[in-house]
Amino acid sequence: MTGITDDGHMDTPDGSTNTDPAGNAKREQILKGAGTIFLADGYEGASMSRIAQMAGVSKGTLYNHFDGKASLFSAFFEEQARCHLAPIEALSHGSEQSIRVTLIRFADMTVHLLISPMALGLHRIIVSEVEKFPHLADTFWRYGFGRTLSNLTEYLARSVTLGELEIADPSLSAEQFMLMCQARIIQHRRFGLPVDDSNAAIAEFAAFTADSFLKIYEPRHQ
Amino acid sequence: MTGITDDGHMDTPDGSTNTDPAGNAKREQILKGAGTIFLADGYEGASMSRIAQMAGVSKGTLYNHFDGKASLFSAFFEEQARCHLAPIEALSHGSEQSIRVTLIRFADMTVHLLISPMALGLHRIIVSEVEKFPHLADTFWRYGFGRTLSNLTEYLARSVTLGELEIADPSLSAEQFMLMCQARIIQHRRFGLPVDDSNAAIAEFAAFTADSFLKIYEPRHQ
Amino acid sequence: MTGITDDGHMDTPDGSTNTDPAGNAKREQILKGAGTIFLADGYEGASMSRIAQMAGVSKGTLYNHFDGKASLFSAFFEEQARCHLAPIEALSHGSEQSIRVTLIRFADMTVHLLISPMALGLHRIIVSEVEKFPHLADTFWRYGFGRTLSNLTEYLARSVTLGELEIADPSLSAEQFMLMCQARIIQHRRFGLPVDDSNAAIAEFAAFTADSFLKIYEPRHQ
Amino acid sequence: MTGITDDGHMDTPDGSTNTDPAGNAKREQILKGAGTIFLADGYEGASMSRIAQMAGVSKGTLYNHFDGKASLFSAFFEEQARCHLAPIEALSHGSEQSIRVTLIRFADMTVHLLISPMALGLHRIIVSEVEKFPHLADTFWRYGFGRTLSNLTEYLARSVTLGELEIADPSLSAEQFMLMCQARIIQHRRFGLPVDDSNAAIAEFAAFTADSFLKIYEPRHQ
DNA sequence: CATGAATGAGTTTTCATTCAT
DNA sequence: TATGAATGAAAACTCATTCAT
Repeated sequence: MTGITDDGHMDTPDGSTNTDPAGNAKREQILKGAGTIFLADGYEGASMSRIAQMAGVSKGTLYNHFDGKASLFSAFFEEQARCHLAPIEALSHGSEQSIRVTLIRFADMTVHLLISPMALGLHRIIVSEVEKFPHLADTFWRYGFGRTLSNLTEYLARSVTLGELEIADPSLSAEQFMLMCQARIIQHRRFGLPVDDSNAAIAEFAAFTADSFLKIYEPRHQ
Repeated sequence: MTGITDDGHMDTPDGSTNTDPAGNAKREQILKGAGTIFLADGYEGASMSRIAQMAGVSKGTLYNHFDGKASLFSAFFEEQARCHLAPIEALSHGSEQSIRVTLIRFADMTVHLLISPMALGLHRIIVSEVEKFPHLADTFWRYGFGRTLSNLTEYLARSVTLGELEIADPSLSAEQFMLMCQARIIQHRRFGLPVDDSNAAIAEFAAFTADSFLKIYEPRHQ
Repeated sequence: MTGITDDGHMDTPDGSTNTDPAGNAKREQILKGAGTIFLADGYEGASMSRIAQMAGVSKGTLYNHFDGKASLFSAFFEEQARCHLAPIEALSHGSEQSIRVTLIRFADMTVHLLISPMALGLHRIIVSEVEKFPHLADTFWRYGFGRTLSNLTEYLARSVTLGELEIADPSLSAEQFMLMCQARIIQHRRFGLPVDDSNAAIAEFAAFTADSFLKIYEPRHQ
Repeated sequence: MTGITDDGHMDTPDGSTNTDPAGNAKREQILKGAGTIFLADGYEGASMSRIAQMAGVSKGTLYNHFDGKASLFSAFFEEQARCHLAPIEALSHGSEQSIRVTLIRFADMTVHLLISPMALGLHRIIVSEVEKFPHLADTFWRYGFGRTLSNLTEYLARSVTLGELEIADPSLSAEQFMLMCQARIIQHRRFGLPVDDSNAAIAEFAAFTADSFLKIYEPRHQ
């Protein structure tokens, strides 16, 4: 509906020796410049001229590598989502760490990740362009939020199995926890409002959030 | 550098029947058309020509009533925020309703409000344009989120005074509750992802959220 | 050819008691505002809105008193030419003053007149708009330069009759003298170049010019 | 605030046959069209659309070659001043030609130059736009009037040295002579007034002007 | 006669896209 | 494949003029 024609890349999935390096180098160079502009100005506000200038290539080259502005935008978003929305994984288990420590670490990492300029920019772009580019949400979910959610859901489910938590719908609770992490600091940053985002403040907030969550789901020892 | 010059609207401080109705009628007509376009296309994507066309006036008339695109955008946002982000108030107290029922009602109203097309559109606009129009966040906070937050904070504080809840920082917990309300349904709708937003689903989610919150802050009777 | 339709004014040439005073007052008020704008911005650069604003009347009133921008411009120029390009007259004769003193006075007055902001502005307007409004030159010549030239020509002719000067073509020599007066100071001011236009500098230049002229045309006593 | 950014033109420092010719050809083509319009309508009266049409290029192309209307105007003026206001030089000396013949030739050339449509147009433009584009006067002075004035001043100074003229301030007298050349014919043409500008009339006027000048400054043999 | 809202053709300028080199 | 000049549609905004009140 929006005329997006994502140009396949996927050239040489194996390491065969062809011209890929050069071609991909230009491609990466363009995507890097496009990212700078798109994140700063949004989709509509970005101009192909400035992208070309920022990437250090001619305008024609843009159209040799991508089908147009929409296609370039999609490719940029795909790349950024893949690289910069790496899910928060490695939720260890067992005797190594208590659930509380794990959740605090998770909350802390989430806040740190989501207040990074890149994440704030991507969030802004998804929210503002999702109607024009519906697949943005899919990409975002696939690479970022969805995967993190899966990991957390799985962790909570295991905890339930181990009898450490009492959760009826781990997926819903996981989502709930991730939203709780976005109170105050992330929320304010997304709206451009001032807030204390020092490491100490984040750590304190992470502990508060994890403790709140545990109060909901920890078995109450009579 | 936003160059916003909000032109006052002078709604006949005295009750005299002067030319205001006509003037305000055109103004409202323009704002209505502008709203349609801005919500659909965002600030950058909207064009003054299409706004004029949608409002049924000439381009010149737009500029007779507003100083320019930015000014029209600000006026539109201010108006919509005032009308459509009315805070959720009237959190009753005392013997009338239990805290649980009150919080469920609050959550239910919040979800219903925030999945309305207007609220989704305004949210999209704030997030995407807050860097270019910093006062959007102020307006949004003043008319909408901030006031609701105040009301909820006050309600929680009173509940603490009455001994019904144990909350160290009512403002933080209020924010936490409002974020918890945004899990699942609102979150998915904002990202254009499919989700069950039937009244029944919302009611169930509201109860789940209120109960979660109470588990955190209800005094535990030994 | 330019669609100038000069609206007659000339209302009540005698002093009959009608509504003229009020009507003429508005007319003068408009012309005053128009003058400010036209002199500052030129014909094309001036806007009817700013003229109305400057004159303190509505735009509609402009069109009640004048047929349009071109007509208003013509009326403004006519008025200014009549009032501000008053010719340099009163070139006395006989035993009262020597020719040298008379010419010096003439040169001094010419320089002072032509470096006034009004005269510089009118000169600029004539030169730039004479192709679009051919009658500007006529008006200018009729009220200003032409009359002054006539006076000077007549003065020179009388001097020739009295045997004080030897001039074959007094009209040509009058024009020559007037041009000589425009060297240096006026010339520089018209081009926006810096120049000393103090009274002393003007007086010195006037004497230099008059003396030069006399060297051309004074009878050489063998 | 003129915002003029003159783009250099790089005429192939080496003699290689590259794409410059084409680039410069377009540039010249645009400047030619712009000149036609600017000279006819002035700066404010000219529209970029008509310039593009006259030059036979698209509006976009105008902006590929020049930064905007002001920049195009400046480039046009610079070029025309350089090409069409070439100073009157080669004032020979010595036994070759008498001063009288030299001055007559100078006056004749001056009149012929200054009544050319191009010179009249440039003069009109300088006078009307010098407030908006102060550098016009500098350019005009540098390429045209100023250089001619220097040449004439130098010539007069040498004549003084040779004892052929008696001039206290050669620069001032040179300016005086140039103004004397502008009486009658040039003056009338600038104001759109009818005048005999045949070669014969110009020749006669040149002789008259030179003779007048010499009467001022020639040593009077007792 | 004065007003000022409404108009629509006009302005300068930008931009995604194409294409010959 | 890389370039960048050329394009024309569309952007934001202005302006002289009209007309109902």
